[in-house]
Amino acid sequence: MVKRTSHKDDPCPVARPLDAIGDWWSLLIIRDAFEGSRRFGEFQRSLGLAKNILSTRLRNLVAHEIFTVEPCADGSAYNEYVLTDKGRGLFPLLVALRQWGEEYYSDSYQGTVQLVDRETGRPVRRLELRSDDGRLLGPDDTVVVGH
Amino acid sequence: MVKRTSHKDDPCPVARPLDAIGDWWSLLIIRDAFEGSRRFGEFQRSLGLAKNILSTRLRNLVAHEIFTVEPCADGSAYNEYVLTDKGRGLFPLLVALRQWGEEYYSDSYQGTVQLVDRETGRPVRRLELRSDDGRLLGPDDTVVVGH
DNA sequence: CTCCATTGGTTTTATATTGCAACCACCCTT
DNA sequence: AAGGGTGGTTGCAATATAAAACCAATGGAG
Repeated sequence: MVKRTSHKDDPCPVARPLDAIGDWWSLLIIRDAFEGSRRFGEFQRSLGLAKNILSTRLRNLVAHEIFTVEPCADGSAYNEYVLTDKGRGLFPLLVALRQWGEEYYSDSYQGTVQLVDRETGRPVRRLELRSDDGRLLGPDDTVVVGH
Repeated sequence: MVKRTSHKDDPCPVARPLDAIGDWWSLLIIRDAFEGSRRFGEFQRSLGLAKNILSTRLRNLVAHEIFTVEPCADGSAYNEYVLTDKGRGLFPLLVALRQWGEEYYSDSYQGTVQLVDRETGRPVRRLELRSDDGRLLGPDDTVVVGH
């Protein structure tokens, strides 16, 4: 859908997924899906984007196996878009984006939107990256090898 | 830089950061920065993108306080782009993207590019989201409140 | 069963962004 | 002062995006 020139053949695993989710709307669509949206109209109303764009994005996401199209669960003959395992695998990414956004872009409505543990209702911790022996790791504690 | 219509005023903390990092190149620039790139030319050579695009992106990233422009450390009168705290805060997001990419887009060069613990040289664990009392949480164990 | 609103799109057209290439200014070396 | 590398900016053509109109198939009300 986008004429990618260079970074499709970038061997780095950071670069290749961008073909699937690297645009403005796709992540928001996926976020909505995590919050329960399934139908075309739900996404459209929630996001307020043009229908042709939504159409294109959904097609792309389905092509990348992030969504599957399935007959609507509640009888009606329409379709619904449901996250695949691969799609649900994006959960940490969404959380990372959300936490970063909470930290740096929450003016005034601070804390009004929050990710909480469903069981206890309490806010979750920050995402943690750990070594295989359990130490917490930051940006300077890691290296990329084989690049 | 982009005529954002709707999702700028989306109160969700997932949506607002997209103005800063929601395009194809910005994340790759930031990735390179985490791996040590600092100068205009380094980014350009590494990514192979047009100079005007890189220029625009860097300006945008600086405007969003993800990079600062500083006089080059090694004497030469040029500038270098260095990550701010806010920029380094994107580390988990990059890791999330990388791990997802490793899992779903690694054909053949499986394992050739890896994020490892600098100290031990061993691959890191997957990112973990935990409740405040330490339980591991998945997509279905959390809710967004106040939305 | 007929009308009408809703859903789920596609097509058309205008506008904004992208990417390439050329250009330019500045510093550094010779 | 000539030449090469660095760090950009400025056209211009191609491409993607957005808004709006259009349309076909459903679903519901009477």
